[in-house]
Amino acid sequence: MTPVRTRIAPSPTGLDLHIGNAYTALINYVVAKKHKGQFIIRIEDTDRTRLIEGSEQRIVESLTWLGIPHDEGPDIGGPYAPYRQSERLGMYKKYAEKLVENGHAYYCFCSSDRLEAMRKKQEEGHQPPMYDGLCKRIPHEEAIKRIRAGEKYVMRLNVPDTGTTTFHDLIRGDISFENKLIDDQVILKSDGYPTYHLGVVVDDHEMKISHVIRGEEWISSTPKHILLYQFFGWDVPVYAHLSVLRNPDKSKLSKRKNPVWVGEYRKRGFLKDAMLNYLALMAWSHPSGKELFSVKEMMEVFDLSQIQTTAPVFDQEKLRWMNGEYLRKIQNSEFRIQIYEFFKRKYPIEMIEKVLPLLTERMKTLAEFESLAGFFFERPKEYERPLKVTPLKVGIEALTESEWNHDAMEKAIRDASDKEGVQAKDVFMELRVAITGKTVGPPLLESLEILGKTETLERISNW
RNA sequence: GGCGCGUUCGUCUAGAGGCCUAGGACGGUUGGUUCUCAACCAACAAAUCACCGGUUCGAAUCCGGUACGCGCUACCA
Repeated sequence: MTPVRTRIAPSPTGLDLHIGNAYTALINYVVAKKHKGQFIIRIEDTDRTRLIEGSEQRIVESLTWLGIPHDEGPDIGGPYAPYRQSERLGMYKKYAEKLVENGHAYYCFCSSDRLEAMRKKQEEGHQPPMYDGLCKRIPHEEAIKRIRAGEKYVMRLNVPDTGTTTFHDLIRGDISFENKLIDDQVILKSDGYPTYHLGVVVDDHEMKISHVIRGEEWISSTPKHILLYQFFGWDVPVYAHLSVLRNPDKSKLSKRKNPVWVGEYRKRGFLKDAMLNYLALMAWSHPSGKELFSVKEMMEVFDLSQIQTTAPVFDQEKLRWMNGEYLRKIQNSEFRIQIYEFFKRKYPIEMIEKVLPLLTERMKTLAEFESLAGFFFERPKEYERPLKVTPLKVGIEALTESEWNHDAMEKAIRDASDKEGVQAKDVFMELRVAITGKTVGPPLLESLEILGKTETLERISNW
């Protein structure tokens, strides 16, 4: 059996790893590792106009943060290096020329103006916008002459105009396209870079990729890739097109409507295990029906053919719930380090340690620590609402007299409330607002134990 | 417009002809617990399985059509 090798092929054209890419990466990784194979990162940086500085590093970094390690890639190399398409240019040109030799590709000298005019005309005539094949009729010798003379050119795929091209998709079954509707796609651009189509096919073959698992937006261009494999005489890999993640309005997940960068979620205090678990639930479910599971558990039972074909909506709300579940699962010792690092060591770790037990079941993200526990570190600058002085006075008096432990304080407050004829819960609430500035937060008495009598009384002494 | 892919509670999904008066999870509502908020427990609401037709003794499940959504239609990926 041929070894299983999968890959993700991101373009460094975004600020970070897109959540959709993270999803694709997860599935690719799981498939590879389930079969003891390799997972590879290949950077498809052939669009020089859209490159973003630092994008590649952040993509790799985010993947590492998520805990999806790669066996080969631009940063660590591997047996099929380089893993950056911009460093493999010679190869594409060589292969494209081979295609020309066999009549499966041709040189094209059309200007973008002509192409534009052509498309406009086609559109007006309700014709599908496709290259009209003008340069296909240029004799080979003449084309060579023009190139030698320094004329700019691209190479186009010579798609047969009869027949159909079919491929099998592991998730969706057989999919066919009529050749006459497939465009003579540019495969090598005038700047010498390949387009995606040539790039993927050549590299996937060269890198011995066994399974091409990518987003469904590629279904329409897959027949071009199949044709390329056929023209080169290469074996076609296994295809599986994953559903794309969507915004709540069902459009393709986009930064306009959702945070889409992995780093963004990290910054908001999401845990990588929760992210991975949630992503795993997109278009797939654990056979046992459980919702909370690790990547390792997923690997044991995962089967590509069980993936749903419907494009799922990425639901922030459920992710938050799941993150809360994971937060409560992690050990306190690790939790406090996470908080410590998350807030860039802004809060002393000893204090975090003391306070954390009161907060674990109240937090859904690491970031929420601040709004929930900020008062431990800083006196309130403002109050969420005006205070009711009567019950507050009762509370202050009770606390002033009380010994500083939970039971004593509780008894003091309840006794004083009874005596003064006010509701104990009102007293608790006014004390809470006066001391923390907020109406919601961790249990009051436990918090006061940590805060200490001196600090507490100082906060309320002005009333 | 053309081509392609899809369509089960608001959302993620279970479901592979009888086990489905369609199950679970998130979210929602109500109640319990409680010093607030959570957490926890209990309960409830929520899908005429997009629609129409066909196959079958029987269809969410198979077939056909329609509608709707999404994707692609670049010297972007």
